[in-house]
Amino acid sequence: MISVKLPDGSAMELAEGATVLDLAQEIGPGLAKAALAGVVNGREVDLAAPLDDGDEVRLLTWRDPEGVEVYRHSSAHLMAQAIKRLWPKAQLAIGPPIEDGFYYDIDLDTAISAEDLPRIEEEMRRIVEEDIAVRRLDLSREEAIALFRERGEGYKIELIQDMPEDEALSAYEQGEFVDLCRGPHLPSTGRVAAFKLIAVAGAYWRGDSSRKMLQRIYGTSFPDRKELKRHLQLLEEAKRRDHRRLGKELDLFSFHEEGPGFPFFHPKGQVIFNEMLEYMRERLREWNYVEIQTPLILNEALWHRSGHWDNYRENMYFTEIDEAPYAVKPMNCPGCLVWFREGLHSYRELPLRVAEFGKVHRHELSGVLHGLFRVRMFTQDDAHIFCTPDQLEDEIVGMIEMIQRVLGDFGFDDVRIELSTKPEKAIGAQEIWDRAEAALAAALGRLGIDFQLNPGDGAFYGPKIDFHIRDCLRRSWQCSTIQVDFSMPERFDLEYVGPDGQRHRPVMIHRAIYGSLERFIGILIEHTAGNLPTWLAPEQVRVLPITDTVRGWAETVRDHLAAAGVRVDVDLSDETIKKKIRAAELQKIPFMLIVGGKEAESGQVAVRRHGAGDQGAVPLDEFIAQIREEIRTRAREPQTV
RNA sequence: GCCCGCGUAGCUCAGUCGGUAGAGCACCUGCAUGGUAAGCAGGUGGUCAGCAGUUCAAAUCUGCUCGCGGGCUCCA
Repeated sequence: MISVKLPDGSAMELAEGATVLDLAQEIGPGLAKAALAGVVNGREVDLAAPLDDGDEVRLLTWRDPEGVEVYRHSSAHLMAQAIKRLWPKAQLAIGPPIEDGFYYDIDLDTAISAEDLPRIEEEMRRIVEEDIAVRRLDLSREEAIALFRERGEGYKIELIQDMPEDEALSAYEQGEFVDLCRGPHLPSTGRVAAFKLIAVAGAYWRGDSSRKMLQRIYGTSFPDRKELKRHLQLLEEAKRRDHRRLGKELDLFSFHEEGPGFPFFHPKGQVIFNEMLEYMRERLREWNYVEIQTPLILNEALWHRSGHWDNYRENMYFTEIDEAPYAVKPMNCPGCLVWFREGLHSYRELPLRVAEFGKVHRHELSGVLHGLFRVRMFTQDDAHIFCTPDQLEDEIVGMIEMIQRVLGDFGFDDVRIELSTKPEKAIGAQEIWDRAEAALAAALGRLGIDFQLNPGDGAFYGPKIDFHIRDCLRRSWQCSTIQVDFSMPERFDLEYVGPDGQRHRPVMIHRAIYGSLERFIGILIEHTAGNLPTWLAPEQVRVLPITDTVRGWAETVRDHLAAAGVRVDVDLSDETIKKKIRAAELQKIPFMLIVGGKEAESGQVAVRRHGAGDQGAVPLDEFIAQIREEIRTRAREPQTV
């Protein structure tokens, strides 16, 4: 008999030579069925792995992130096996699990198209039905190379040759299929219950654009059909909420051949943009910022000095004025610095918080453009803070509070925060880095904020804090960022006069909250499915007269609302009330005011709330008071009037 | 930029084997004055993304260009 330790601290007696699966069975048949793999003494292993006396064992199921990975990884193998059956000449590259699924990169001279996916799925189902046992092969380096050479898998040989000499190698075999793999894997192909192939795409071998382009097939898998179906519905929902589609349907913005990647904001989209600016300017006043505006085009010499020429040239647009070279700004900071250097600054001015809604142009590769999410011109709600090293921590605290306030006001409550520290290649003295990193961490600590540490992930010029918001579809977006910068103050020789009368170098912080207004609008549209809160809605109220005879009252209602600062329109078309309502609902207008004879006589409006239906009639004044309050407080959720 | 796919009316899409373009919605006009998600009828609207080629004939076949979509890389 042997004894193994379980995560809850208890021990379990097992027969000599028992496996992880035996242990699961011993605990209960339900667990044995749910178990996907195990962790023994901190190492992930197959269910078939034998246990030794004293081992610490944990079982992995779908509830463990590692379990999900094993499941998806085995799904990738399943797909690869099917592809090899259909196209024996296909060479396998890599096939890892990813968030929400898996992919496999293959090299094949015939192109696989989306129409081929059902065929591959069919073959996968066949392999699942065959329920082929999956076997682990522990190999020496030579054995592994010989095996994959024999099988003509050149990419696998390259992978092996790039691994450290002493690396233990293993492969997994299921029937005629063998793949180089660290594992662990599900015990048999029959364990993959529900899967779906999603897309085909191109991907470079090892992500290197100078290497060969491979064919990547994306899929996903789940332990049962219901969960798969739910996931596919989520994908459908995402498509329905796509901001590019809603932007067109709601007439917010557009893109044109005349300027790929350069968004055109329509009158309705511009309303959202302006509301966001106004909202942010209120916050700037609250947090004691000043606002400036610097030119879009500046002399190239500035960009040499800032380092953008050396580090960012590929993404910049250049032009010429009076035979001198100029560049279109890809960032706002150098312009801000030109201003800062104009005069002499006293320590009494610090911290100096300078905001700029700056339009920046960046040359992005044509293939990466994507609606408002990835454009070539966008507006940053940028700010640069000049302070002393001593003020750093307080400044960071203030910024974090400001960012949380803003994100919360827009309905993003699920915010993940990451702190990235000094990378290998960095400028500035170690002590100043230590001090800045400590200030960032201390600020987060003071606010009691949980954060993820990304060692070595900072910018070369300083450490940073990034904010990732999660939308209602559980997708994560990086918007807000706080970056400490040691580079710019040096390059531009920034100074302030201290209490000692000597000149000192200030610390500079870059920060953005929306990040890009354009992108934030895109995220907001998808997060709300186009149902913007009233304060942001381009058209807040539409008055719908039932007949021509009440046209006069409808126009009076319109005029009163407009006078109260509400964005309102009246539908005077020759249509039935049903159709006017339908049109207004499709435009996702928060309030419809239906007026007929009854309302005209009593000075009332019949309120219909978008998505919520008839709310009953109220006197016009009462409605105006309520909607003004909803707008003034920037209420996130629809308030029933 | 690279790989794969796509581009027909303002929008969503049909168009067979190559024979010269169609629907619904929207818009305009008329009728209907309608009480909470599409009233009826008629009408306008197209260089079939662009250029070139093959052909008696090209939306359809071929090539190139532009744009879009899905990815790769990078980031706001």
